[in-house]
Amino acid sequence: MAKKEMGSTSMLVLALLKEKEMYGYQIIEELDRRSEHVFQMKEGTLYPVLHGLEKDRLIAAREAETVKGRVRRYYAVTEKGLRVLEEKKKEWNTFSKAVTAILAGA
Amino acid sequence: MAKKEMGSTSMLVLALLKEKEMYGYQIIEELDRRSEHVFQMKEGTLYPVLHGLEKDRLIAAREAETVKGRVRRYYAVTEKGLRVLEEKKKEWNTFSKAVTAILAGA
DNA sequence: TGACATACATAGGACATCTAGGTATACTAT
DNA sequence: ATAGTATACCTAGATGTCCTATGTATGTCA
Repeated sequence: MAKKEMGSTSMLVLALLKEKEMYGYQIIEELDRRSEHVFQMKEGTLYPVLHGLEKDRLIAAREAETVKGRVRRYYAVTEKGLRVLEEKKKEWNTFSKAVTAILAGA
Repeated sequence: MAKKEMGSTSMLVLALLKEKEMYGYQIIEELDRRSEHVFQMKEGTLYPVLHGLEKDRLIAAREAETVKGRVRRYYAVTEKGLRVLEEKKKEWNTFSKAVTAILAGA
């Protein structure tokens, strides 16, 4: 309706990864914690999103092993990802202000 | 991700109709105007939404003829529609606050 | 041993929205 | 007159986002 009606998931993921690199499961936990349980992202949502962002070179992966042999894929934002994040933040601000304007009358 | 990732379209339509009854084409114009051209809803989006809201009894239609014989379908919010609007507004506030919280770190 | 948390992944479906068309009347400029 | 634009409604089919459901595998705790 606006540009693409806000695929907010990827924006949120990029925002988290801007702070520090994280692995998938951790992203889900952080989103839940920081949003005070509003965002309970499903694994079936997140992992395909991560794969898409990686394919578009907005994030980059690195594999790391824990002490006990478990493998994790850590993701970090790329330069391109940071630029896209800035765009998405602007779009979000525009979008949410417009919604607020409409709701003000109701 | 939250409940249903905000079907914001129907919320906006209900919000407009709370003020006064409107016909489809008018809703598109009002959304464009009040959002300062952020929401340029397509007819292919709006009309199915209106039919869905009517089917769910959140809005009710009345047909009216203009002086020159053109027929318009005017929609008004029902009591049920007002209740749903209140819910959706609450969800929107929760959602947008959570997004803001995540973006604050970036 | 069985339940639960961690950590990754994919297939199939639901749902919202868009693109792209169609119908019909009224107004405006050529 | 007629072509183009605005008004006003509508639907079919495609796309994209997200969810449900499921699978694999390891670690921890009762």
